[in-house]
Amino acid sequence: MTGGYSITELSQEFDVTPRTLRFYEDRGLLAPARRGTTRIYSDRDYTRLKLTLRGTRLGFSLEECKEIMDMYDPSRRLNSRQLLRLCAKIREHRNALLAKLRDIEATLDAMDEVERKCLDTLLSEPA
Amino acid sequence: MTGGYSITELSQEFDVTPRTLRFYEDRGLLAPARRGTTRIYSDRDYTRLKLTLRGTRLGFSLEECKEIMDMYDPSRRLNSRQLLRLCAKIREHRNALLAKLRDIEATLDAMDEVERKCLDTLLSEPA
DNA sequence: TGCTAAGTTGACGTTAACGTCAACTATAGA
DNA sequence: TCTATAGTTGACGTTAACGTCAACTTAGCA
Repeated sequence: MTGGYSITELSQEFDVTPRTLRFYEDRGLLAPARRGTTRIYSDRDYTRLKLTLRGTRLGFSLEECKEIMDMYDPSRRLNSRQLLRLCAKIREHRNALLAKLRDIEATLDAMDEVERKCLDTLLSEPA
Repeated sequence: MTGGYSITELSQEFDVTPRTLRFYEDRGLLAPARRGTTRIYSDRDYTRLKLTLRGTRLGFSLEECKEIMDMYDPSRRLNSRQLLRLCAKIREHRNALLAKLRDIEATLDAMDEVERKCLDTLLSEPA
């Protein structure tokens, strides 16, 4: 336990604005406790925020991030049917990620080639 | 040479709407020739579209895609200063891609663990 | 207890990336 | 030559993901 984070603490930690954290709460991605009216973010909020930002960096929508995190949530007890559905979802998400991975590798390869040509030209040129 | 693609041919090939292609042209990503008023897309347009879609899938903006493609354009002759700038840009983009790659790997690892727990629970349960 | 800094809730604004008409125009085949 | 089909140009609409006030309220501390 950390005693919780204030909204500015958490926003500075992840380099986002407080507005973003309130917006994420509005969309159901975060669910901070309250002391009076003031928000107190838990470790759970911390990791959900981390996952959310990781997801958006990869081009997933907030809605998709929420869906994934809600399914993966370890605090929920799932029955067999739900567990099977979760496994299916995982495969789906994994495939999406692997597709992105291939996109990245293709781009990296292309960049390597451009760089090589670039250096070749530089080295074969007069000073 | 392929003789060029019509707007619907190209849009169907990549599963986007004609509107998207016109929009990309407006933003300087594509530059189709014209027969009368009708657009004719070249192989260059084809590959620029492919790269654009690949970029957006990875979360890059159209502006970033354009910047990268314009720099990498092999039809331009660059002097040493420009070549060095290009090399620097390549390193920059490569770092961005490697960061995304790490994000993906972290997510894949997390998903593997959830799946493992998921299967464990399923297998240890009564029918 | 009074003040400053931090936090809160609306409400409206903004930007990117298209979608969706509407109103023409051009082109190819019968 | 006529007509159906594909294409064109505006212009306005939409959605996601926040930004930006404004107007209060709260909380810690000298």
